[in-house]
Amino acid sequence: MKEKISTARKQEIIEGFYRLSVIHGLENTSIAKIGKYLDMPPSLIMHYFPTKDILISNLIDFILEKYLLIYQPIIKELEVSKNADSTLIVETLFSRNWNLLFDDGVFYSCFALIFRNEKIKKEYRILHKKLRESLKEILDSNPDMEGRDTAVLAEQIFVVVEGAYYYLSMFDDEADYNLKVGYFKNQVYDLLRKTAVQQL
Amino acid sequence: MKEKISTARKQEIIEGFYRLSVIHGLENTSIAKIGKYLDMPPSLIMHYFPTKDILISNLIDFILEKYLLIYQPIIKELEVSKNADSTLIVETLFSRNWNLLFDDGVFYSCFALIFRNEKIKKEYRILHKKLRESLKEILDSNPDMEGRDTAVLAEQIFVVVEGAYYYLSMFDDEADYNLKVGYFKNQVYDLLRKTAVQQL
DNA sequence: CTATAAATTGAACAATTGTTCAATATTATA
DNA sequence: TATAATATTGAACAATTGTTCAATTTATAG
Repeated sequence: MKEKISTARKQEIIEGFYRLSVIHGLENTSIAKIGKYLDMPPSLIMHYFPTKDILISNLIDFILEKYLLIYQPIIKELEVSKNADSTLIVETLFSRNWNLLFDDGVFYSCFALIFRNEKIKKEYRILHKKLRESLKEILDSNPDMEGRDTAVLAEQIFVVVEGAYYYLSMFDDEADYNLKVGYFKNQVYDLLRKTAVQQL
Repeated sequence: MKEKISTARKQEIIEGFYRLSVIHGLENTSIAKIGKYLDMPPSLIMHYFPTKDILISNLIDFILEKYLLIYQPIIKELEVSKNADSTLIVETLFSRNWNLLFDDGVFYSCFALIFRNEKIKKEYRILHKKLRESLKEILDSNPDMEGRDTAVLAEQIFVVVEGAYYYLSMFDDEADYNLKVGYFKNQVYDLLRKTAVQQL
């Protein structure tokens, strides 16, 4: 029971931290502000997260967990039919649902920390490995992929997805956005279509 | 003459800001710290950059300028021979020289600001447009590219490059890095090789 | 040389930063 | 119910934040 209070409070604090970071930016969100927002003294936050670094580290865990939810539409489909087709894969990977799962500003602010924090870098590395492994499994479930090196294919697809997310975040205009996202979807379709011969 | 002192001082301050940001991170670099590092009072910094936002904005200009230097090896080659071949293009785009030009940690910290600052977003957008336009011109100089939509090709190549830079920054191990960068280079070679027929 | 404009200084500011600590309130266990 | 453990509070901390301002030094133009 006590365990639950502790866990719930930690969750509450992390979520508050996240929400304020969305509004004001990660670097402008202080412990005092989180306390005010959640109506609790800063000392209570420090009780559960002894230093701000630890708090940030937990925020990153929180964000990275959300990140993996991207596959849900595909997983759901795989439960019904036995394999996921190219269209579903491409549309899912490029769907803007991803942006709904977490805020890009907070995500990239956290990402920037990998360059000065080995632990955070490792966490990001593990997440990205998971993302690729999951895509490989999904690809392997498709008979069209027989004879293909799906591990490399997953790497190549994801690099387009991640480059696209980075680049497209600069465009607000919907027409611009849609035009460009079309190029990148086609690019991934081409990768999926590539024959085993061409691979050599 | 006075104009020169002012310009030099501004440059000095921006560079100091940049260097300290590389070491301690953008969010941990204060005006006082820059002052101490450059041996000048904070008030002098405020004299040239009335607010910190302006200072950050100038830092971003400074970084984005460096970014464009990526093309120098290709431009040099174009001065001698009449066109740049695929290998030079791919090797230049993926060369680690880019990392020597500016620090990725500072770059992504600045990038994260686009999500809450329209002006910064626009600057990034303009830079990325320039990068693609320059690549298009380089591609157009190559007779092999006749009949190809080099504008779209440039978009597709760059999305791989940018995704790769993002992803590869998580890997310190040289073997890992080289293996993966090989996948992405091949991916770009494939894009360059793609025939006009396949494009449809 | 003088007048003017720009460059530079140092002290001060209120606000906010992350963090500590002892005291109190609440809950679970024996 | 008493005891121990945990949850919560509020006040205080030194250090640092971005910024202001009046005074002084330095350089330039007339």
